Amino acid sequence: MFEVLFEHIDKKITLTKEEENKLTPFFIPKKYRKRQYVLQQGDICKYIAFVEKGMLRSFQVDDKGNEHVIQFAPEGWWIADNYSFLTGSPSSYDIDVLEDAEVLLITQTALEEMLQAIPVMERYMRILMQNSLISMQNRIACTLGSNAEERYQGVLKALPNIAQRVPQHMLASFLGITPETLSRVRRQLLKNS
Amino acid sequence: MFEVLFEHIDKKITLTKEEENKLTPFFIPKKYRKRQYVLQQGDICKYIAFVEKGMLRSFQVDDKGNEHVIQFAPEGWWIADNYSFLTGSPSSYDIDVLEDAEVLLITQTALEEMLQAIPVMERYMRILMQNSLISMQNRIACTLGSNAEERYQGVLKALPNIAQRVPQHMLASFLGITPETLSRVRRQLLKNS
DNA sequence: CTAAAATCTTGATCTAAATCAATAAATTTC
DNA sequence: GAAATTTATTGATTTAGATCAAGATTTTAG
Repeated sequence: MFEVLFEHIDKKITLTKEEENKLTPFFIPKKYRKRQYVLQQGDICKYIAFVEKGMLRSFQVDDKGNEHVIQFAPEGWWIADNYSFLTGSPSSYDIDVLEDAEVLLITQTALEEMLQAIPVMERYMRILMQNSLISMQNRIACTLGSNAEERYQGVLKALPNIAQRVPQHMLASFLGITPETLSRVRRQLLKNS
Repeated sequence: MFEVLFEHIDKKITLTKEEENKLTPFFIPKKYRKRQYVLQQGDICKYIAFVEKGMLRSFQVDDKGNEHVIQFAPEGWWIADNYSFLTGSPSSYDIDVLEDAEVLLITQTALEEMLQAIPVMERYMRILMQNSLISMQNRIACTLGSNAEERYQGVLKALPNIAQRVPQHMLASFLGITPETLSRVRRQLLKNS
């Protein structure tokens, strides 16, 4: 159950076998079924989730009822409403399951204890945040400087098989365009190749 | 010179007087004049900068020569091209000075040494990254779900005096709209109040 | 296996914001 | 303090992408 997490950690820092063993009890392994909610708007985000298998997604529902996909989290990704998790305020996002998933949950308290018990994990968390930051910054730069087609090509590079794994209208939402526009962009790209 | 930085750190963690003293030598204090470049596209970002005074900004120039403002960094903010800084690859951003500034620079190596010497700073850096991440995520959510006017109102809340401190066309660029559109949005808002 | 629900495509029309253009105001520079 | 440069405003026109609408295809559930 912890294979993907250990692999992920191992890319950034080195844990001794002992530290690895100390690590696991802080997490709650959990299985989720497709379409299940993991977090609902208004709830407090009690966990950060690491996806071992399957796919989750966070999104925001606006006043007109439109969904805006914030993040896709396939295996090897972390997902949460960081703001709610950190401040304990009600979440403005929803998180749900796109493909049956196995995740590792960790609470605020367990995280703090874990960082106390295994200080090198502070470093892992820092690097993690740093990397997320970079990809967010990149996404913002794309939104500012690129049109629908360029943004679509961009996401295909970042998440190569995402178009096969999520419904097109969710990908459209993630890109900040309508499903119709994405459909037209794809037709156009197919024609030119 | 370190007042603002210490204040900023103190909001997140506690440093002993001894740790504070150990901290300062890792930084290079530097003054910059308005319009000066701090980083140019293609250069490697050797420093993360903490702004003690004044204002910096990062932006990207696209193929058509249009500037896209990624971040404004007034006093109390960190700024860098994190990707270039971390990977050592050439930067795709520029950073320049909007108001005469005093900044504290820290190199990759000095940062690593600092984190070794004062381990609690790992925590500070992690929290820092986490907070940036939250505001970036929030910005993305705004870009996806809000129109020009709502986004303008949003940035006024986040950076209350930004409209007084930076030229309107830069604020427009930050919002992902043209200066003309921002001018019209502002006229509209004035009329309705 | 079939009905219902969800997803995708395509066309017609509309609209928020971009672009183009010209002038005005403010700021910087020498 | 006058000229040059930068910044902001306003109007006319265009356009990328949204919205509306209807049918086709695929997936899901009983």
